[in-house]
Amino acid sequence: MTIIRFLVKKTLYPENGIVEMDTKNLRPRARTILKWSELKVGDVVMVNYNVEAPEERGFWFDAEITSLREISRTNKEVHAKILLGGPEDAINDCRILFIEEMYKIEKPGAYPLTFGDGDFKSIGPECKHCRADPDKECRFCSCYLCGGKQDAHMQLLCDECNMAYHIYCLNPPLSKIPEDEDWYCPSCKNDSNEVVKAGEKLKQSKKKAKMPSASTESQRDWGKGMACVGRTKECTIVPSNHYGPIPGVPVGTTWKFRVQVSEAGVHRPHVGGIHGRSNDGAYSLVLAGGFEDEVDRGDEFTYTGSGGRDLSGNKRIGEHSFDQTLTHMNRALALNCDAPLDDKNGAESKNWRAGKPVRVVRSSKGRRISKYAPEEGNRYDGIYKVVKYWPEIGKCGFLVWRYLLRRDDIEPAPWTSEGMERSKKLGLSVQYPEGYLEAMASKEKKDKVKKQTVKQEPTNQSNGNQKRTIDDEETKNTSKAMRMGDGGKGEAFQLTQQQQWLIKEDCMNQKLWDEVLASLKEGPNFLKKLEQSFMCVCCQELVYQPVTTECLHNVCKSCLQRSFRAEVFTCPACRYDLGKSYTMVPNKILQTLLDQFFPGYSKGR
DNA sequence: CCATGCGCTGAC
DNA sequence: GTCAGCGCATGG
Repeated sequence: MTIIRFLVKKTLYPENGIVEMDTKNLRPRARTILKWSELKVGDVVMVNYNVEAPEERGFWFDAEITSLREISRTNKEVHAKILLGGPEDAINDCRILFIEEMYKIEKPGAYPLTFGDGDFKSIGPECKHCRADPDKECRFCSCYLCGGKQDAHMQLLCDECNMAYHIYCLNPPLSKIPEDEDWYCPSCKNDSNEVVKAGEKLKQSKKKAKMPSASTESQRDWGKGMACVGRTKECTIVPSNHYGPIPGVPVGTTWKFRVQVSEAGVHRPHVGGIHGRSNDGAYSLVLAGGFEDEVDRGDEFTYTGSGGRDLSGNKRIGEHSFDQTLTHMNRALALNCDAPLDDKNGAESKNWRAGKPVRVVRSSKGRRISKYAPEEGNRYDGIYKVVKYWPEIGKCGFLVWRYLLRRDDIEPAPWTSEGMERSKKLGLSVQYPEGYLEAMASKEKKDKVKKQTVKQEPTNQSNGNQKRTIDDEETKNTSKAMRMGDGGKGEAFQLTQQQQWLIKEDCMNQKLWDEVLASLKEGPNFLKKLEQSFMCVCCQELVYQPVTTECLHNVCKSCLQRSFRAEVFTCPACRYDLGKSYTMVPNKILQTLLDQFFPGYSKGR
């Protein structure tokens, strides 16, 4: 934990409540001692309040940073909680907009609290630069890289942040002090080409500058339509390499556009047919009838790998012009098959169910070759396994890799009577992007009006017909939009017997569970509520290896350990004293439940 | 960084 | 109806 202290200029200080300092002039000088990038939420800092004259030294408080927001490259807005006498008194929230200086200090509480009566003499001997103990490392007068104070004549001072750097600690090292007037350290140095001078237009990002739109004069706005939009949401409840169903997404869920399927986490690539990793396996695929010689029998289908197409001219799909290889996504899908990989002849599984699960999405485009494809959009059809794969010469005349997939899912397929009933019960209908239907409806109206005025009037009859069509479509669209509105709720969330039992067993969290279970009937919202209720106050993420404290709060074990290492032995949520020798026992039941509801969330933690 | 891609749209 | 050709996400 970084411990620093602030010297804060003051404009107004009420005895209680919010301390707010309006200070627009936050300057890099604030970085002289400690760099902004080093500030973290949870740091305990020392705040100095200088009441009137800046040269007078004000009151010092311990404060814990509760939030940070970057205002500019060099400025951060800091929210902190002032700790007065102790945890119980940690009542004031202060917003620090201006920080004149900040210093690294030894320990929280090392300086006496002088609330109300500044006794500053007791602060003790100080380094003339950082005012900390002169024998200790000082960021201002010691090398920012090695921390050493020696060789002052070999130190360079950055003209931006004023940090000291040994010329030999730099990468690459300098052999002598440069003769230039200004010197900027590696983190402050800017490429002069990147600087936008007064009167100049903002430069395009490197990536955008390389894009075709930068050089062609096409008037078309590619970003507006659904052809090239980016994601607006991202699925975070499971990692991108997650196998199996996405929690909260039942079989039969249908989206109009591929980008929405990506947002839901069901099939992440916008365009690609297979999502996978070549040395792991495939997680999902889309059946869109890209190959005429594919067979779809619903519970079983053949699929063709990717590649072998000529994509010149910036295309996404193209003519077949060479053989496919068992690499990239094709290799990934082959790895799902429960058989050793064979990139020459293919392979067949002995026990097909033992293969890795693949989420399958059928697109309405597949209708030209399959009667199982949905009428509109892209529908999640459940889990399939790779039974076998083999190379063959396709109708296109080139070698393709072909796969046989077979359904292995307890959720009924959407085309079965059981599945249709379930979709009906869940109120599943095609999902459109937010505002899409409205935009389409108004556009259509405009087009039709235009057409009518251009065509002037045909016969009375056809005029009447056309008008009815507009009305029909409008009512259809609004009703769809309304369904979409409450479509988020859907059917109640179902708990398994085991989950119900485990929840009962987690008696420490009984109150929390009662609250969470109340939103069961809100379907997918249940998971949101669950995530909120079991969020760790320290890392603001779903608790991992949760310790349920005596005061009935849940904190990640690692977060609590971090707090204890900083000698803060209180509950991070309510400051209840847990005691120095508190034993942290992770709540295994809760962990099991969270793993079930959010599979894979603990990966990489 | 570069290569890949079973979408999508407005223009023709 | 057909078709060129775009941004973006993803993996390597």
